[in-house]
Amino acid sequence: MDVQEGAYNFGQIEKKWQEFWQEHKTFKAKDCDASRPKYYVLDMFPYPSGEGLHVGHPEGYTASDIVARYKRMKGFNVLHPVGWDAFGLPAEQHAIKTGTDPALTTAKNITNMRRQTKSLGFSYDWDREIATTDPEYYKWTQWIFLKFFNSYFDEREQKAKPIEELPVPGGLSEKERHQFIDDHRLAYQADVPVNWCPALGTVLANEEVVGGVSERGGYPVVRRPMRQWMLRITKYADRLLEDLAEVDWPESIKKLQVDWIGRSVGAEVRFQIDRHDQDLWVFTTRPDTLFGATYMVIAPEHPLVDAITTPAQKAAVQEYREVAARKSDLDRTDLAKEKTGVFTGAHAINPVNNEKIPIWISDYVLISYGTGAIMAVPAHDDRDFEFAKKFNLPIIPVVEPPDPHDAELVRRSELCFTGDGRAINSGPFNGLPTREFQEKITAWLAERGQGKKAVNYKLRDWLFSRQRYWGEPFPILHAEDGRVIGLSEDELPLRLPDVADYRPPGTGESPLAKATDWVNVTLPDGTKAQRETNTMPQWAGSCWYYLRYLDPRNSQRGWDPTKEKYWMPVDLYIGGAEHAVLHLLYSRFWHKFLYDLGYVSTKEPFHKLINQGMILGEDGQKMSKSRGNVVNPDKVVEEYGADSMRLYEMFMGPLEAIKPWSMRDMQGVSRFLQKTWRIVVDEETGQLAPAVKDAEPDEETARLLHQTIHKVGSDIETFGFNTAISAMMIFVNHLAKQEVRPRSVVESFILLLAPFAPHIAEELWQRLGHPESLAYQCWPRYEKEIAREKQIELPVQINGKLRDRILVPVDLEEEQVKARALASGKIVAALAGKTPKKVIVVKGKMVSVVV
RNA sequence: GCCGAAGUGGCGGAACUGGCAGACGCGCAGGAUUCAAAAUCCUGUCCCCGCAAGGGGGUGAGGGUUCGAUUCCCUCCUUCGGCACCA
Repeated sequence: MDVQEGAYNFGQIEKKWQEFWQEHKTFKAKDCDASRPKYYVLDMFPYPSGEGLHVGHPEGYTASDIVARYKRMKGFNVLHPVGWDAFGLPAEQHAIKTGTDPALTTAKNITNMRRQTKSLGFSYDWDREIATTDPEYYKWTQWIFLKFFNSYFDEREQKAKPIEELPVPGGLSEKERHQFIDDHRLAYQADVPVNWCPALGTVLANEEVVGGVSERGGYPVVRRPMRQWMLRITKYADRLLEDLAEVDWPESIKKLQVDWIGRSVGAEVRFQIDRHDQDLWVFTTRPDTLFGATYMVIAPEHPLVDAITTPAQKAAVQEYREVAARKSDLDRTDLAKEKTGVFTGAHAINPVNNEKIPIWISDYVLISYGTGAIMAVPAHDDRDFEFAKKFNLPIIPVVEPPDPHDAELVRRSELCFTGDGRAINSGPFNGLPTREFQEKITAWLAERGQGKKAVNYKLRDWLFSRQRYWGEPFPILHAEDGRVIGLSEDELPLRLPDVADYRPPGTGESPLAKATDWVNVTLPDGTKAQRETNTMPQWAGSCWYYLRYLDPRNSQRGWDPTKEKYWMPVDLYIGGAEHAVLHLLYSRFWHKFLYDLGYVSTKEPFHKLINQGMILGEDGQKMSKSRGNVVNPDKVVEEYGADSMRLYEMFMGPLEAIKPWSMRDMQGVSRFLQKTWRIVVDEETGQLAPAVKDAEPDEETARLLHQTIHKVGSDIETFGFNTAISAMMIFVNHLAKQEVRPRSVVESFILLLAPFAPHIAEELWQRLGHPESLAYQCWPRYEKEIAREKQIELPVQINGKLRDRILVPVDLEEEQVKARALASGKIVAALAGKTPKKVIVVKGKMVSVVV
């Protein structure tokens, strides 16, 4: 069968315009153009996987592209770049299995994903494309790492400074001096218990361990101390919290970050250990419950354990420690499990009342938080309560709950109360409300040198090294004499060596350790050194990529400061909520650090953040290969075209909602585009439809057009893309019925459609006689007067029930509206002679009669 | 367990600051066009009673505030996401 001459041939049209945009560099962003306001729209760049794009990617990318195209039409100088977060485990696993260089796998995957991305017609400035695996890119990742290595944190000014400015105490030996400096670097090495995954032959960050097994692969993970590189993100905890006030992010995401940082204010309190000269420091957020402390608990790994354990308890303590050490994180955090612990035989002396209380060890106290020791107040802490019940330890209530019933239960030690109340059993402090007590007692302790105010964070320093091949090498040398030396800038990039075997040696080292030619170097003074063989985690490259887009080909510096000042901050950042904490926290941290050193001009990198929701399979389940419900974007584009795909992704529902895919609904938006096509083009002839004429629009059409202009524009501004599309559908339905479709009206509409379905819009625009691309056409002007309805229908209610509708001129006086409502036949009938008590007229909305 | 988000027709969803619940799309039913089909167009489509006019019910459940509640408040249920002994 012949294809009709003028039918909507999306395949041809999309190819044509994609080539046009590429050839004309239509979307090239112009640096430092002072004549227009700038707008930086950023997508979370994808990992180039072998699977290629899935339909979740184009969701966020379409949304950001609509905004980018809309902003261009509104006169903004738009920066809309794309790139590849290309280091990562899958390519390395593939290399281990097949011996293929991950660089080759990655390049192949990028080629495929670039093709897919281009097929959707996103208005990226492709000249700025980057990949984190490119040595010209990771050169600067290494450069930033060296900045961390060569900086310290000035506590007084609360900012990073060059390490040369670190005040080093006098009288130190050369070795001590080095040690002191190394201990203050923002990138430092530490022996830390890490999550060692034997199956992957690597350590994992806490966040890569989910439920005791590796996030990728699901292999068991155990604790094991190893030398690791750490970044001092904890120094930035307060600033990372405070500056959340500056950004326009979803409240839920901010809250996740706040909780992740987990700042808690309380006191550190000193307990003397009975018959020892050492003290035991604890951290508590409830110093007001000190009188209720009936025992102490220290972590099994606590350094004082050996010193204080009595001979009688030695064996039991020793055994407990060994069992605890063997436990994985999963076992230790399993709440279903009962509390365990062993008495050390030692006692501590409570500074407020000189009571002697027993010291236990238990793994419910973590060595890595606070001081690794607590005072246990079972009456007012759930965990202590549970422990005390199990081991029959005394429970002394010291806070009286406001509720008398609760108060009685607490008095009988039957209820653990963790809220605020009034002090009891607390000597001279009895009767004080919780808050006031906390302040008083903290001051009281401080006066006596028994305590001080303290702040703790759940946030830990960032474990920054991985034992992998496919990551950025650390620009670090370990000299024979133990010195740790950072490479100089002109030695960057330090490239990954070629290796024959990508398998980890299994010693805990990375596969790089086997590249001995690369590892062993001779220093200028003739002594020998070894390269660091760990590599950086995948987060590293994504911590600063938004800066490289500003100046992607600069070989002299990471980015030009003038360009940085012009483009930053990112105005709109769209991506998945799975990065709510880690990526967004890490990159904020790097950004603040770069801000301290003067390399960036804004405190925060991302002003506005939107999370797109996940797209589920047609069965309402998460898409996965094993379920067989994965939708392939290539197929959809082939069958319906990129414009339909884009439109459908936006029409499914609110951007941020989780929603299931539906091929049937996909056809619905495809029909809408075909209808749009037929409004302009005569399918028989391929010429402009005869109904498209140079004519004045009738009043109704003009009104609807302007209402649509308003709706679509404001919906784009508020990311309500689904309702914008619905408004356009209403308009097209109207226009399709008109015998005359004024050219000016059709053109305005095409411009509205352009950000959503750019290929068809460009094609129709051209067919309407415009030789230029519409990418920089002015967004249609909204005329409020034209959009205004002349008559409106008002509902009339009696006692809240709808009884009639009246048609009135839009600006009719209130009294008149009232009169007309009461005069309506149905209302008269419904009132049945009763006199209304009250008549409420809500202007332009409704009339409510109360009887 | 704690924190967060959300529950609206057969389905995806809409409803601005408390003001006509169900826009728009899908599906379905009937009709037009066609030799027939696809495509397209028209009409209908929350539920119940009724031929109709009309009436009653209805936004997870129950209560409250209000002339009026999907929207605000309280209690509860369900689903999804995050955290998981952080003292």
